[in-house]
Amino acid sequence: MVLHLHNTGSGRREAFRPIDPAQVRMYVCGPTVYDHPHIGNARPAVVFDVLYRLLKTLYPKVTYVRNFTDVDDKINARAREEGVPIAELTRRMTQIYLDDMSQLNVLRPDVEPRATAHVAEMIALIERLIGNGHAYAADGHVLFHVPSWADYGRFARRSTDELMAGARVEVAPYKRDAMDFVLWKPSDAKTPGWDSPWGRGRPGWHIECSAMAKQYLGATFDIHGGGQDLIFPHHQNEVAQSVCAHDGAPLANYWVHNGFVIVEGEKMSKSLGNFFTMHDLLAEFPGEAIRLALLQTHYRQPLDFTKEGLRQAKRILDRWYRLVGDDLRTDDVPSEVQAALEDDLNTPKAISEMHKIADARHLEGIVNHGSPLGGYMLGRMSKQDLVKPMTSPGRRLRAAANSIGLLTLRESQWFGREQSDSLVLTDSVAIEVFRWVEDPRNIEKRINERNEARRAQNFKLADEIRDELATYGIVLEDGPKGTTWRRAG
RNA sequence: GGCGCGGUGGGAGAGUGGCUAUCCAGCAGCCUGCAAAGCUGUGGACGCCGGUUCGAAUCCGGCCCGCGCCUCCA
Repeated sequence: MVLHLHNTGSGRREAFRPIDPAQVRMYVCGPTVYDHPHIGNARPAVVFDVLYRLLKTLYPKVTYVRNFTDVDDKINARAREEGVPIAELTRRMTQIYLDDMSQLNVLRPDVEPRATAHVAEMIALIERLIGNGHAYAADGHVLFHVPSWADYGRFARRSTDELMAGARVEVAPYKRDAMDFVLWKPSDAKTPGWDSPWGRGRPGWHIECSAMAKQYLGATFDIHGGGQDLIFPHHQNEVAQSVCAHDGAPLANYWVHNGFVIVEGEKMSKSLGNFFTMHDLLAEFPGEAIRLALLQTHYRQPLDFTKEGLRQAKRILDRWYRLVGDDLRTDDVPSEVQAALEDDLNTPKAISEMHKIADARHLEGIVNHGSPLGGYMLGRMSKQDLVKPMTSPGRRLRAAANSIGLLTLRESQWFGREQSDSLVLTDSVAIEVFRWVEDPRNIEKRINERNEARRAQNFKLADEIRDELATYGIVLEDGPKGTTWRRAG
């Protein structure tokens, strides 16, 4: 099995062939840091994180670049509203984004360039485009001249005629052609700006990605990713700028775009107000549950987001954690899981394979003490599993889940049985109770008292103790091996 | 209007021309002081109409519906 990806550039599923197998290079459009990230921002971060992890298993070196857009008119507007300096707003939102993504087990890319640190490169790129006749300065602006490039529109599968027909904004007088788009625009005294050959100004939206991709990955690299809504105009314009600036060299060989998160059939977006911020969701659900919910839908499909979906994801992880326990060791990634991922990142299929592995985990003890034959006979295992030396299914499950960034904790961590060291309490009324509950020793002591009561057939007292703990969010489970507990949530 | 995506059982969600997807929920049992967890079994689907085929949810044609992009947006 070779990695296959659906390439937006061709509209087809293609075998992935890197330019240089010794170093795979990927660029993903990152967030504009002006607000808290929402679940729709998290989706590409998680999707391309899975791709990044997968590429790392296949190639010795992967260079993953994801930018921060920290110069943008939305940022300017927000900073004005809040009355804070722009740099402070972008610094704060960048940190929040990184913190939220980290809770989703999103690995840090190798390079996370900020647009404002690359203005010189953008200016150089713009000068090149002016020099070779693809851009022109007018009235303090610099514009890319769309008719100068015959292939414009091909990437997004739009003819320039259609684009003309669809143009309904009034055309700025300094534009030579209605489709021309801004590379550089003037800034007034109150707006962030940089000195340039065209006066003090700031970059247009698309040029930063062209400049940063070139700097860190070269004129042509392997994979360019982002959300579907970026195909036009953002990526089309990136392609135009980069190709024209680099003597016709293609920008990226494979374009990968994730689908939207939708709520009740409609696209989740700030303008509709139907979005969930990561901040709110993470207060209610573990990051891994959110990550699993995002990966249960194939990345190119629209993802219908609901809290019920999150609750289901949480339950799945509860069960899996019960199976893998506190043993963090893993095996090789099971072949069926790896194959699903290599098939255009089919994470829902990979997850269904994990369910099958989880089933086999039970059979290990139940059917015939670890012989894989029983599992095979019951149809729970593939023939491939049968010929492989049988190792612990718990480790196989952990390996499988780890490959997409799940099941990274110990069971006792997941269920909150370990002492929390990060708890900061300020409410003086509740603080005693919280302190008591936070210490697992107190809970275990109470469980022992309950079990004594149970032995004495005093079920009334036993149930009282269980109810008492339940009010603190502690769930007890009497199993064959004794009583275990976990924190609900 | 142009371009693109999608319509699968109560819900979520994969997929191959013929072989149980998977998970949740449901139902019937087992286990259990009770509960939870776990285990076993089980019903239920492929938007509509044609066509190709021995056989199509899967291929082709038409239709209906939903969504997205074309303007800042992951």
